[in-house]
Amino acid sequence: MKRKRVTLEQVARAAGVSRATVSLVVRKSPLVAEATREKVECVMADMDYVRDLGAARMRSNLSRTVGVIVPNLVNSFFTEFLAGVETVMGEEDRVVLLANSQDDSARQDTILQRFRGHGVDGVILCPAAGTAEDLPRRMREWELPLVQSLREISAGSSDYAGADYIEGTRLAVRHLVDQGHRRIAFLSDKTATSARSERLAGFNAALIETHAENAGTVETELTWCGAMQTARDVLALPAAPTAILCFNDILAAGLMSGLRQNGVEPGVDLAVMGLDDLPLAQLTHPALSSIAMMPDQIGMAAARQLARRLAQPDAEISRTIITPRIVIRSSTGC
Amino acid sequence: MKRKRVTLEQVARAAGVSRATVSLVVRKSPLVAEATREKVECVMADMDYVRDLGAARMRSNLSRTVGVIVPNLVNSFFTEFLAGVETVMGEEDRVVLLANSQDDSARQDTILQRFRGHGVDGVILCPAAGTAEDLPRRMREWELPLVQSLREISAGSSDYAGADYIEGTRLAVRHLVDQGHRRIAFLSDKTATSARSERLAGFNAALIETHAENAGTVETELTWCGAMQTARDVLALPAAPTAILCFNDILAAGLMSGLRQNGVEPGVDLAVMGLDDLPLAQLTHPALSSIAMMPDQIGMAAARQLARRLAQPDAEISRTIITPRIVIRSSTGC
DNA sequence: GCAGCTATTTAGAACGTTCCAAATCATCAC
DNA sequence: GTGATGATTTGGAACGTTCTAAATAGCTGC
Repeated sequence: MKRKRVTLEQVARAAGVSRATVSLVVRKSPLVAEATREKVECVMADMDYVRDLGAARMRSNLSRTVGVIVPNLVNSFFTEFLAGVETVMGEEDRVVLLANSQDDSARQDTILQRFRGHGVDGVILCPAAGTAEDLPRRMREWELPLVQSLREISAGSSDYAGADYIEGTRLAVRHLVDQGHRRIAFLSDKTATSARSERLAGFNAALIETHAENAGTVETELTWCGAMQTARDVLALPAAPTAILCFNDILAAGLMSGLRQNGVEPGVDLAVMGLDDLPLAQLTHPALSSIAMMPDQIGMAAARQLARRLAQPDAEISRTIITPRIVIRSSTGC
Repeated sequence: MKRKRVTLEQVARAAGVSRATVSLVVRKSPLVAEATREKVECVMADMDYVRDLGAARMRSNLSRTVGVIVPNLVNSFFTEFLAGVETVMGEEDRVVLLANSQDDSARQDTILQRFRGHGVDGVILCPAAGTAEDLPRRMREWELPLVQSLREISAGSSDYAGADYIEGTRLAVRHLVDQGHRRIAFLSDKTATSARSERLAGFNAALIETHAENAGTVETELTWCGAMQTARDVLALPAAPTAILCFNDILAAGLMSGLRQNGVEPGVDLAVMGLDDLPLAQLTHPALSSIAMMPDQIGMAAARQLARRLAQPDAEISRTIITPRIVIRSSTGC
């Protein structure tokens, strides 16, 4: 009934060599004579042979498969990151198993078990909020190579690729101060992640450096809608900020809409600055000043770090930190 | 050196039963006695047993793995689609292998071979521009179940999930005509896909129905930047359109920026309408009227269709067509 | 106490690959 | 020729599951 897949054995028989030789050809081993290789490759093409990587992994323990877990597939920060990872993995003839943790650490655990079952060679993880501190250690016990990215649980416990959020936030604050602002507020995300705490830390550090005033922080859901609704909270801040820095561009865009609804013109009455420089920053009105974190670059870096780790399991732990760039548009009154 | 993974055999020994029994427990077979099941499950938890799905597939030929190929990971139309697919697959305890064809059919072929090698149970494909007509047939030969989605090669040759682009475009044209526009132009993508031809067909059909005038079509790269630069071409159309419908919201957003650079106020001097209702449609200035195609719904539908196909390989070919909804904002002068 | 059930369990052979150690082949120096 | 050397090739044993068919256990009715 069901036609079976072509096997090494069959190719071997057709080419008049042994299974082992064909296996060597498949793996491009230099051990096999040029003439034999050509003959075998020819037969393989003829018979439409496809190597069964599942069976291969069973024996050799490398699956050419990596797992990637992101907390969100709607935010383009993560999809650009994902695109970067996929590009590099594709070049290396690896396949990406994708999963969305929805920022839920229990779900993330389930996914990791699933990945383990599928025998991934390694995992690139953007840890969900609330991820247990000892996850990197546990994964080491499982002998499952890990690269953390964009966010980090228990710093230094695994390879990591990210952007210098602290420096990025500092660039943003400096820009606002240069524009003459002295009372600056922060519109923050609610979820507790390293990305959030670094951005807040950068904000506070930069305020001290520039002797500007912290006009307070407002928290909101990480959605366009949520930010829109907090516009009135921002306007109600007792310190009456003249500029507001947002956790990311999505919040900034939502905030700007909300401000306008309240009769406040962003970029004129109140400066608004985003972080991440998502594509949407070009589209808002006024166009949003932001800090480019280059998530696609981070994704590529993470993929390369994992590749390195797989090649050299005992290499020392590495960190790649992308230096952000400021992108000035009109929402900060230029 | 390397600690091996816990195997069925070891669990069996520890629990004092046979390998076969443990296998039955793992697969939740009703054949095993309640007492035995509990004992074995307990031991499995203790030993941190993880089933090796690679080995399982080898024998049983189901890998709980599906491949998904999209042409682009930056356009949120595709990432929302992907999110929909991933959600449903996750619920069914399946894993998604993700790849980006970059709208290159040769790359797409490579990816399919790679997926084949990994033994995916089936594939959800948004075919790249230039995909060979006979791909669905070839995949049937490979016994690789296929669901096409968002775009379609050789209609009716496989399951399909998509939106009614023709009806969507018609809704858009009707709206413009209702607003009093009689000369309407179309800003089109260049890549030859079914999505493009359906949208164009819907445009032309609706013009005929409403006795409005086709003010010409302009082609551009499918990027924000490309569309911005074609603003002058649009303005140079001899028929002097009063409204322009765009292949998607990205083009519409770019066009609006370009128009304003040329001193034309979108939504006032010239109505602009998008398609897809991406999140960015809310952010542009003026906010963009568009047609919601609900790609996340399509993704979920595609995933369910594939699941059905895997359960019943000989079921008749099915199509799921989502009915689009119009979303009126201010870019069409309301 | 035994035949005839049904409910459970099991040994052993796959599945398609890679690894290992050994076998074969060709070449060359003597 | 012969032995040694290096270059290719190869048979069989893994890898961790599931499948098949058959074995065993636990009942029932007589």
